[in-house]
Amino acid sequence: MPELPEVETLKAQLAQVLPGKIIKEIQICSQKNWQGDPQAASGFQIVDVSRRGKSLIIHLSKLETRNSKLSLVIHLKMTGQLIFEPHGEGDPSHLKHRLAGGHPTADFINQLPSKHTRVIIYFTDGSVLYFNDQRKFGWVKLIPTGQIDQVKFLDRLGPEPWDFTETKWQQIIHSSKKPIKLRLMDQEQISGIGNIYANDALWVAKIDPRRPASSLTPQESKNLRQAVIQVLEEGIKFGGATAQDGKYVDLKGLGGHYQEHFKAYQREGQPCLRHDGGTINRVSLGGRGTFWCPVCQK
DNA sequence: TTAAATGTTTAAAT
DNA sequence: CATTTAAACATTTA
Repeated sequence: MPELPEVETLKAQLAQVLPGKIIKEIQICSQKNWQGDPQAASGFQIVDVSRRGKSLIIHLSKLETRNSKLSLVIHLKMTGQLIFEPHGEGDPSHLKHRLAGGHPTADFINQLPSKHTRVIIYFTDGSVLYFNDQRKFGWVKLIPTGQIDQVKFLDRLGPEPWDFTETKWQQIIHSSKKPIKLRLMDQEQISGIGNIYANDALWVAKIDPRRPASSLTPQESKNLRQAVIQVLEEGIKFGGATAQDGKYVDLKGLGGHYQEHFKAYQREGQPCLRHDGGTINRVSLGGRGTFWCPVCQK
C-alpha cells in the first residue's frame, strides 16, 4: 500500500521499538511472500531500521558468529501491513498498544495472526512482528547485508526525490515522451513516488498529468520538483495516508492523516481546492486512477 | 455484476 | 534494440 511517506512513517515508528530485540524464530505462513532461510535469523539482534524508496530494511547482527550481518528487506506493495505487538507490562518499549502501519484493515485491531498473516517474527522477550498482506503482492527477503545492493528491485531504484541536482532532474524529466505522471512514478528514475503523491504533486505544480514529460518547460520541471518534495514532506508530516474514512485510524491513534489533505487524488467530481470553477476529472493512465483540475492544470 | 484499490513484474505490441 | 502498453499477480470493497 504505501508510498514513500507511509514507509518513512512506519520506519520511524519501528525504529523506536525494534532495535535491541532478538529474533527467537521466524514463522513463514506463505512461502510465496518469503525469500531466504528463516532459521538463519535466529539469535540475531535488530540494529536499526531504514528505508529505500518504498521498501523497508531491518538490519540484524549477531556478535556470536563473528559479528555477521543480515537484513530483512520488506516491500508492502498495495495491501501489505506490519503490526508490532508488544508483549505487555514488562516490554521495554513501553507501548500500551500494538503499533500498526500499511494498508488499513480490520487486522489492525483484530486478533493476530489472521488469515492474511504471511510472516511472523517472534522475539525473545515475547513481542511479535506480523507481516500481513491480503493481496499477497508484497514480500520479505532475508539476505546477507553485504548483498543488499544486489537485491532485485533495490538494484534498479532511482535516487530519492530530494537527492537530485537540478541538471539531473531536468534530464530525467525531458528524456521521455511518456505522460509526466507515469515518469514521476517510474521507480527506476525516481524512487518513492506512487499514485497519491504523483497526482497531488502535479496539482500543486499546475501541470496536466497527461502531458508528455518532454513537453514540460525547464521552469515547469523545476516547479514540479518543488511540488514533489512539498507533498512528500507534507505526507511525512501527517504520518502518511492510511484510510479514507478513519475507520481504523482513530481507535488507538494508529495511522496517519494525509488522506484528509488530498489535493487531487480521489477527489473526482469535487470542486478544485483552488476554487477556480474547475471540477476534478478522472481518467486512467497506465491503469491507475489519475485526477486533475482541467482549469488550473495545463 | 463491474470497477477500482497507496505497486511492481513480465509479456506483448510498437 | 528501445520504448510503451497491457496484463498479471490475489483479494476485498464500493
